[in-house]
Amino acid sequence: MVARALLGKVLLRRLPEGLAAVRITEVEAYLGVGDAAAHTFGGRRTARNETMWGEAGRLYVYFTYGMHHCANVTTRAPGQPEAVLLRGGVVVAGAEMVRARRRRSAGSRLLDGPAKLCQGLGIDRTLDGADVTVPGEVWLADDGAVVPRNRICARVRVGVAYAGAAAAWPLRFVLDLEP
DNA sequence: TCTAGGATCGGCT
DNA sequence: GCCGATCCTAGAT
Repeated sequence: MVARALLGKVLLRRLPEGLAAVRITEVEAYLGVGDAAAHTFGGRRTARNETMWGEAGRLYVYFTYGMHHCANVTTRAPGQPEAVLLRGGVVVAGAEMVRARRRRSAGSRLLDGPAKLCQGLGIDRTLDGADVTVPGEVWLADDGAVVPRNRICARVRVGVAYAGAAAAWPLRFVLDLEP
């Protein structure tokens, strides 16, 4: 599954102040038209989620709760609107920049939620549709870090209680970095 | 055009 | 641990 493969990868972001890098430690999979928790459930296709329906390896950024952005990476061919929500990570480079953008809270809670990730890296709707497979404004890289399978935990997704049975699917993957 | 609700966060008890 | 903020989006009228 692509969601597991994304754990341990490094998300790079080119900011006016410099380059920031985050190792991804928490993701959630959204399985397209058959997933009641996904924006594309039942084949919904709108201006907002158009990116979901396109090429794999693109950034899908959406706005929610009136104040938060969340970032996904699409994983399938056009016509298969599946994506992985980036829920959290740890800063591996450019920590000063990220902390400056997340002034209110810091420490281990710097990037422990999808909206915080976007805020810390300056990701918003202008980056929707960006190609993350090649270096640019924002992209994904593999620095060769080994991710032991026994450090990956599958959990129930968060914040999708409205989705009925789909809410109980174990599609949230957490990389346990603690000893 | 109108209205309801949300893939959340942070402050307060 | 619980609750309120806040505004965009989508579906209904």
